[in-house]
Amino acid sequence: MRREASVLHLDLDAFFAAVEQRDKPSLRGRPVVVGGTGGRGVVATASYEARAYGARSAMSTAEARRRCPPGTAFLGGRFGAYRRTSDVVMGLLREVSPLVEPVSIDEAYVDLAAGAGSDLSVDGVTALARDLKARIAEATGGVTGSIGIGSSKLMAKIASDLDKPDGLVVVAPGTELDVLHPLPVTRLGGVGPATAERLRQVGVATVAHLAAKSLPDLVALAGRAHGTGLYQLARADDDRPVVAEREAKSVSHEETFERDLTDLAELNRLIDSMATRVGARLRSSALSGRTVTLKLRRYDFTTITRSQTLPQPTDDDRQVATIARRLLAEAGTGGGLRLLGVGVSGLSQYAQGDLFAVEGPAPAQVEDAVVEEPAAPEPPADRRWWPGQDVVHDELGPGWVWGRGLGRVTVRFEGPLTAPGPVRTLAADDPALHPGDPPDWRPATMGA
DNA sequence: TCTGGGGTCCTAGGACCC
DNA sequence: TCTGGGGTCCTAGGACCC
Repeated sequence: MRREASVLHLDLDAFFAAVEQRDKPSLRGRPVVVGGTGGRGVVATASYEARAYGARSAMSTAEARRRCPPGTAFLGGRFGAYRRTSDVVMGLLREVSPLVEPVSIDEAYVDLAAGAGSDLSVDGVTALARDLKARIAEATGGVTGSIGIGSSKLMAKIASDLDKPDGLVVVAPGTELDVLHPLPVTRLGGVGPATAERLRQVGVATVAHLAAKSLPDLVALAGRAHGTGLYQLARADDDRPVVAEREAKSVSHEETFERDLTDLAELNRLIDSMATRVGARLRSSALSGRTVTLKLRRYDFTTITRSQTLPQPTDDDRQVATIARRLLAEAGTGGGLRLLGVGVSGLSQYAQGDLFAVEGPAPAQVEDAVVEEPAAPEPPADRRWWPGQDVVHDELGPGWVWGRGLGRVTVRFEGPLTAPGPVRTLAADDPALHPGDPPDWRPATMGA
């Protein structure tokens, strides 16, 4: 804990849904749910309008559909658009201080003490945060964020959660326990359903209750590391530094299928395509890893992992796929699989090419590495389109997909800088309709 | 039509080593 | 014929986060 409130936490409000409402004027003020839109999808983000009907993150999309009224937009994610908007926000944070720790695409810590000449008084950081919020909303086309500032990461994060959305809370140094102790323990990071239930059984519901427990009691309850962490957090004892760069520890790709799969040949093809994606990501980051992990989830949701560690790190698609295929053959597909995943961990920053340069090329591997994935068979026309997707029509201009089916696709022609636009239903194989890029939300005079 | 996808960290047992 | 004691690596699973 620091003597000054110099840790800032920013959390963008209902971020994915906010970007959708910015880019799709007809959805502003209306319930929007972003996430998986298939039968087994879950909600990633619900707009505040959708939350009013009970839609929540991590809820199955089917449940959200039951709760929300007709006309609610259920959209798949446009991660390119979210990434571009996030990059703009992270850039603004780095203007405040060079020490910025992105936690996720919509969340970051900023160490204000690392910024040059910052006034770290409560009034000073409050003014800084007000200005920052205004600049974020202006630069993102109206996406808002909630800011918390305190004497540690713990207090900053707690504070940003106290007044959502579009909030600003500064916890004055010395008042940490006044803020913390009345809160439910579930507001502490690291207290999920399992820990909360165990704490409840010993009469702990609030942080004040937690602070009354002894260290040995908490270690017995939650294990050494977690128990010690809880003991300290309950006292606002938190010295975790803001860390700008964190090295990746693993790279993985997994997929839940629309229906359970049993056919080994089909599953092996899926392993190959996942290994290709993982290998490409490893190579693009100049990483290799020694441990290949296969994850599978059976029809009954039981989940297992099987792994093998190699003597040398790899970033090779074929090698990853071969190991994962063998792990699957050993684990078996009995009863059907609803999910498969392929991952590589034990990473080192070590370019495979360097190894070849020293030891001479391994021809088979070099050839495999440049083999292109065979082109996927063209999907049926209406499967090309998904809800929320950016499209452009040769005559009607840019728009986005509302829905599809029965050989037709419904498109609303509008963009972030237009008024709500008209809806047209087109043939799904209309040759004038094409996938589009995320629209620019900035007026042309400001440039991109 | 229950339950995504990307991760991180921790624990625990067995193998192995000195 | 009675049982060491660390330390590290590997594997598997679980809790948790956004």
